[in-house]
Amino acid sequence: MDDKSGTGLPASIEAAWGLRERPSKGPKPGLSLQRIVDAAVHVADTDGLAAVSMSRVAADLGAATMSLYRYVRAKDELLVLMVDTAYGKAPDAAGDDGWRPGLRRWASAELAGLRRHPWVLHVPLSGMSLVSPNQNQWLEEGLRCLRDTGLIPVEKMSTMLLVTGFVRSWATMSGDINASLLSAGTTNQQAMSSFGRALTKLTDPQQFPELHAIIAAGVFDAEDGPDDEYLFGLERILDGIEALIAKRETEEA
Amino acid sequence: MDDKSGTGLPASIEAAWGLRERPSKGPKPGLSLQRIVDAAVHVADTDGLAAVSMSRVAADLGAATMSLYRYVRAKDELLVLMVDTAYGKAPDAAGDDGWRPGLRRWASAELAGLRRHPWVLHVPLSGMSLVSPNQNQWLEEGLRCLRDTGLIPVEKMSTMLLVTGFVRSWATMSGDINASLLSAGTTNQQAMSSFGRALTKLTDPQQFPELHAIIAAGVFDAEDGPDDEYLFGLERILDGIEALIAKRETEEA
DNA sequence: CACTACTGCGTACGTTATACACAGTCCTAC
DNA sequence: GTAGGACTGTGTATAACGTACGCAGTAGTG
Repeated sequence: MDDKSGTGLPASIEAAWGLRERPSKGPKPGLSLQRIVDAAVHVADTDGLAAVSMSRVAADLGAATMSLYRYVRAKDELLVLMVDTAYGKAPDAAGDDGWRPGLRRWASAELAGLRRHPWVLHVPLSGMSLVSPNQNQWLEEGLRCLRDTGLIPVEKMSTMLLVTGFVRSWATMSGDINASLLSAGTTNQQAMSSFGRALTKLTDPQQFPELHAIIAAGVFDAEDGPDDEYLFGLERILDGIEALIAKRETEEA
Repeated sequence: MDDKSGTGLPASIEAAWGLRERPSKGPKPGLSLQRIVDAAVHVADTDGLAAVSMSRVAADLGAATMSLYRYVRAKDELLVLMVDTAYGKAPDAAGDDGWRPGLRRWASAELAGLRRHPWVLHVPLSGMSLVSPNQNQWLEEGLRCLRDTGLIPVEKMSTMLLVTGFVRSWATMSGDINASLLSAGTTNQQAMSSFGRALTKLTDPQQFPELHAIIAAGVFDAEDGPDDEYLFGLERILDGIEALIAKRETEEA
């Protein structure tokens, strides 16, 4: 039970970490975990997450469906690994210009990645999602940005959760609205987005006064600067963190 | 195209908003949309989201599988409605003690709901998720908390996105860790959570110095005060918002 | 009374993940 | 070398799923 590699994790995840190289006994493998995951990512990028089935991925590799199960115990594992390679190598976010520009770079790198692979946001996350190598390298890089702040460990962790949570929320919401705009046929940039228009019809101004004011202000018409709202929310978070760091510094003094 | 009820939304969603009552022509309906959704929620609450299949829900209602499709065009719609009833009536968060206690109440009400219905976090969200009635009432209530702040509309919207994104992120992460603890057999409250233990084995201290420091500090041992981290992150967000509100006030003066 | 819109439901189909068994391959131990 | 065994790829089979389709019965409307 206290094995050297006894992480309790599936073999494919350990393989992704570089542990557990394949044994050299049997025939030369024609496939590899990385090729399978890459093929699956390609399917998701081109045809969406729903198109990622074991048979489709296998077909794209010229292999049989069941061959994949030599490398992956179940589809969940494949999804976890897909997300991990979609995140890719962590960015060089931490610089010598302070934690705030660093986290800014970190967040915008994550947003860029989610733009490139929108399906990541729709992968149902399981317990294993938290222990994939690239995502932990992203986490490490984010924590590096916070190194010279006086935050205590749990606060650093909470901060990263805060930032990534915001980026993912925003990417999800803006991505969904954009997708529903596209599928609605309207070429976008219309007088009012289909989302706002539907909401206008559904909500009673007396019962939803605040929401109505928001819509009337044209929040959903958007398309001014696509990322203005994102930048704004992010700066708010960073302000909150900055206040905390300042407090910690005065405490230390 | 400019119909009075032409929201472009599925009929079941419009029905959930109270529009489109069922016609009085044919035989008396033995089922109802609400009964179906309630049954589905009950299945999810007791046996998990994976157990929610059309046949299972129908069986629990003593009906045939295909009967459900008289009330719902596809399973996606059922899921959207399930989430909506899981959220339930919006809380009375906005009080006369200021926006900050209001948002605090709002957030903790959402967290409580997500604790009661953890499967909500695993429902793949689609475009329709954004236009369900209860969730928009929650949004309205949150916006009401911000009424007397000087924030402009887009900032209010971003603020709510910030808060709900954080609550959902935190609920997801803490829920996942808890679930993986339970499934690992360890009765919890052990020396080190299985998550931290796995990470310790997987990460090279030289390559992941910050992460290692976090784990060593016992962040994942947790179980001190279960919600300490949550409260902490939330106050950080509120601090950031407070800074913005203060700035807006000095601008107005 | 016919008409018609509607409800409930049985059947059928295509797709999915995956358990299992089998055949071929290549390293290892003798 | 040769026997053994571990490993690979794969075909078949199964159970479950979402859902399209069509039919039978029902209740209001003309």
